[in-house]
Amino acid sequence: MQTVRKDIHNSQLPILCQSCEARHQGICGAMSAEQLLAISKHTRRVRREPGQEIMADAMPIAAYANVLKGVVKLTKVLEDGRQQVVGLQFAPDLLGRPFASESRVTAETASDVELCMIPKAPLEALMTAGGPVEHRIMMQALRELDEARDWMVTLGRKTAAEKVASFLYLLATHIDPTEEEALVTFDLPLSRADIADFLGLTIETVSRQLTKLKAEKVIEIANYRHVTIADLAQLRLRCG
Amino acid sequence: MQTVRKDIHNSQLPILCQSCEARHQGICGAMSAEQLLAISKHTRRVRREPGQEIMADAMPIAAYANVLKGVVKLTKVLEDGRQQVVGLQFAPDLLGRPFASESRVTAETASDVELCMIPKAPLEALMTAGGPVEHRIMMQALRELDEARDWMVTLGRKTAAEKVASFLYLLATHIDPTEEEALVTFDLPLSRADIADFLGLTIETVSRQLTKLKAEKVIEIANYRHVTIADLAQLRLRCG
DNA sequence: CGTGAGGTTGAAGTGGATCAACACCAGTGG
DNA sequence: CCACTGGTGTTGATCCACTTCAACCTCACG
Repeated sequence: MQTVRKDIHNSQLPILCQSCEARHQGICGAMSAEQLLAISKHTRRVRREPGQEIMADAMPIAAYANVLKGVVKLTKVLEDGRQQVVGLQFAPDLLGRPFASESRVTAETASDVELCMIPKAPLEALMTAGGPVEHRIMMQALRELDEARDWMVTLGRKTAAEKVASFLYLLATHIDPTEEEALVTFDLPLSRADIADFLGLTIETVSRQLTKLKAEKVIEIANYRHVTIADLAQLRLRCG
Repeated sequence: MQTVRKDIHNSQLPILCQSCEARHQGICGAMSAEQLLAISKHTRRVRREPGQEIMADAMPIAAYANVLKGVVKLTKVLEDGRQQVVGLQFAPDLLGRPFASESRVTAETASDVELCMIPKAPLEALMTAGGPVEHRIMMQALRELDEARDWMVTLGRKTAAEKVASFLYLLATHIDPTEEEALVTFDLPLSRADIADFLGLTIETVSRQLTKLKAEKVIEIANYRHVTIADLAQLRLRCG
């Protein structure tokens, strides 16, 4: 049902996970030169198209992955198929639940994504060694916890209009990791169905709220996916 | 508006935070004898009545606290007063956001609570020293993240009936930290208003769903607060 | 040019919110 | 002792925000 996987193999070459190291973000920034060199022997750079599964709920995890580019969505499903997106991962987040034998969520690429795959063993060795790597990973877990709790307020207490505004605001502030302030123009990395699953709404409601924001000149939309925030303050205001 | 605080000072005496250490749970279980002795000089055991604020959103944190008994609720509020309970902490959870200068949530006692207060500095020293203490705290953060994501599914995708059932099931499985399996009888640590804020519902809806569960012989309720799960399997089923 | 996936729009239905009345109980004070 | 009060919880009637159902649009692709 989804497009075919294409592992692009321009990936195997960089001895160091360059873009990861270059930015000095994510966990690589916490490693010493020797650690970096050691782990880089195991890492592998891969590219994924939208809609590819990276880790499955309740399946053993073979490897961690550093998000270098793009957006990965974390989802959970109920037995009857109802789905909830429980998190979005942007660069330079680390993907994979540390110290758990199996994942508790499904991770799937939402947009075109670049990953730096790191096998389980070497990274966990670095972690249990303690020091800056474990610390960095803990800081990410704590940040994700904060974000999850923020989102719980959105899910539990906001109206549909506020939810959609909050989602757009979240993207504006998170989609470009190099940018400090909110971006005013970007492509939606999620389909209407994914947005609905993130917000606890239906696709119809999401669509209606988006057209309402467009009609009221808060945003502009081109080609369904390309969004321009015309009035960021107004958007902020509508987040509730 | 709330009953007056009573810091019961049978607290100052125990040189070691006994019940904490005795159980070998929580962070104390990860400390060496020397560490335990060192930190116990700073800890203070306190008791709180329901409805007491322990940490306020956006306020500097002076101390961490280990929950020894009872339930603490973590809440967030929107500007206009809408409130969401974003987490419940049971024994032996550690309260307080590590490495943040200020809290991102409000922590309030839900039931009668016993805490082991630990000042910021000595605990953070133990953490940055690395090793088992930091690891233990990271494991708790990861567990809380898992729980937060589970709850996002409940908030985003479940019906009112399923939400209330899920809440009761959560209590049954978490309220007694010494018990392995689900408890069939317990006191609700939260008022109807708090339950509503936890589930993203109104108190009326919570009340109606509880009476419905009672009418259908899934649970029994005495004195508004005391719940007996008459049919745990049925309750489980109704969690969606 | 047909086919199908993704998105929009409209009309009708409904689950939960809102509004309102009342029950229950612990204080409190005459 | 009873009347009064306020906090908490229940129950009923009504309302509306969001869902559901259904038609249609758009566009990429074989």
